[in-house]
Amino acid sequence: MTAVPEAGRPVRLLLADDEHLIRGALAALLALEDDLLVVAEAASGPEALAMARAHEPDVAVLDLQMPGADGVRVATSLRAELPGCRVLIVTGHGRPGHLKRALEAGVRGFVPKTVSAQRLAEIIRTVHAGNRYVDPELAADAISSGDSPLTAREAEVLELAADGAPVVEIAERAALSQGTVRNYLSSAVSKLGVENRHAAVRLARERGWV
Amino acid sequence: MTAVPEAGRPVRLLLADDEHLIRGALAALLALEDDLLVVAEAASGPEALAMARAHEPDVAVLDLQMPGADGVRVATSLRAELPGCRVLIVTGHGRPGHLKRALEAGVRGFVPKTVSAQRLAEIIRTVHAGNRYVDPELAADAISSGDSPLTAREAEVLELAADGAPVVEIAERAALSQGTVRNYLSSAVSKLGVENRHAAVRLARERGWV
DNA sequence: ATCTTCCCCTGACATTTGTCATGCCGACCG
DNA sequence: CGGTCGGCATGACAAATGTCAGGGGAAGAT
Repeated sequence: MTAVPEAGRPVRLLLADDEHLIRGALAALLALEDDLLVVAEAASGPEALAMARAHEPDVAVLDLQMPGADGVRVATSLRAELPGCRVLIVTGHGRPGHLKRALEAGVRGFVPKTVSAQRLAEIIRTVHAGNRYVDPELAADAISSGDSPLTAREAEVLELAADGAPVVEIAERAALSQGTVRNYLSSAVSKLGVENRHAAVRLARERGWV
Repeated sequence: MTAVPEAGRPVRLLLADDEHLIRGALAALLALEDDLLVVAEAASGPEALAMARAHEPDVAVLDLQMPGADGVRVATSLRAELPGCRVLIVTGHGRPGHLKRALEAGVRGFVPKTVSAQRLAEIIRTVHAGNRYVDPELAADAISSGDSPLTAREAEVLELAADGAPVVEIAERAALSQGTVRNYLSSAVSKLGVENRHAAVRLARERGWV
């Protein structure tokens, strides 16, 4: 139950972020901490998985937005393959829904990139010790925005509408009549309290509900 | 005309990025270079301007996406107030149009965050020596996507339509008849070769034309 | 000077989208 | 069991949107 393993073996880290500049800088800063050791780096989701299998790190620090597979998906796979590896997600602009999905995927920590490196190092130790850490502000956002009020079909139709497709196309893809599609869209719009379907799509995206 | 001022006074840098983690890490890495000196940091557009006025750096390294005012806007102000200060823009996901606007604003360098810190240091020296540097891949994107085919009004109307506002509202805000607004929207859609206004907004955003 | 071309602007018409009333089915409760 | 509630689905009607033909004016070409 020691939070900081003073003289023990260091915490082995995997760092995954598609931005070289940031990943490298982060690796350099975390290397300054005596009890932390970066054993692998990755620039994409699949690469992160491969690196994790090869090096079996204690803690995986994953960016939420990566090419190939996002942080949450990687976390899900890791949970199955390497149960001993704790996952910490770092994100630029956190959406409430992402936090929820991340926690469901067994992620132990969730922090925005606005924290300092010093703070991040502390959080890595917290997570490694078996505790959880969620950024208070992101947690508050997630709680205040609550669960999705949308039903399964509403969310499905809204997702198909997300890229501006016309109703006919959505109806075809969902195997529904046009009237039904409009109805779901309308219902989603009123539940979300917005003006039109496009605002609904934006809001649902912000909240991470689609 | 010395590209690397070996024993001269160091290059004075301003670093602006809203993500603490990255800014701090970057500052630490650049500090390792003997000829570079970070004299100021900022987390927002206005703050970056204030810091620049106070410290008069040789080179300003600005993130493109910042609260308050984006990198290009800051660059425009800097050009007027501190003509001696070179501006280098760093961006996560570069849109072609942003590069063009940046160059028009007198920016001397434009690089994605996928470069290494080592490389960034070299580019800072290049820019400080009075030369320009634009990431080859971003430049290729910008050239292949070309100039905006939209007229001034078309772009204006498209921008007002960007957040899903209905035509009536756009017409009011632009002081136009509804028919005219629809016409501009329609023209933009056909010029961009897409299905509907929403796809047009997305494409124009991607290209940095709005 | 006149012609051509492009941009700006408009209203009328057809199409698409949003809203409403309605029916069906399964789940939950008394 | 019968009743009620919420999700799923539909078509009819009203409102918003996209498309079209066309007029006026400024800039550049012949």
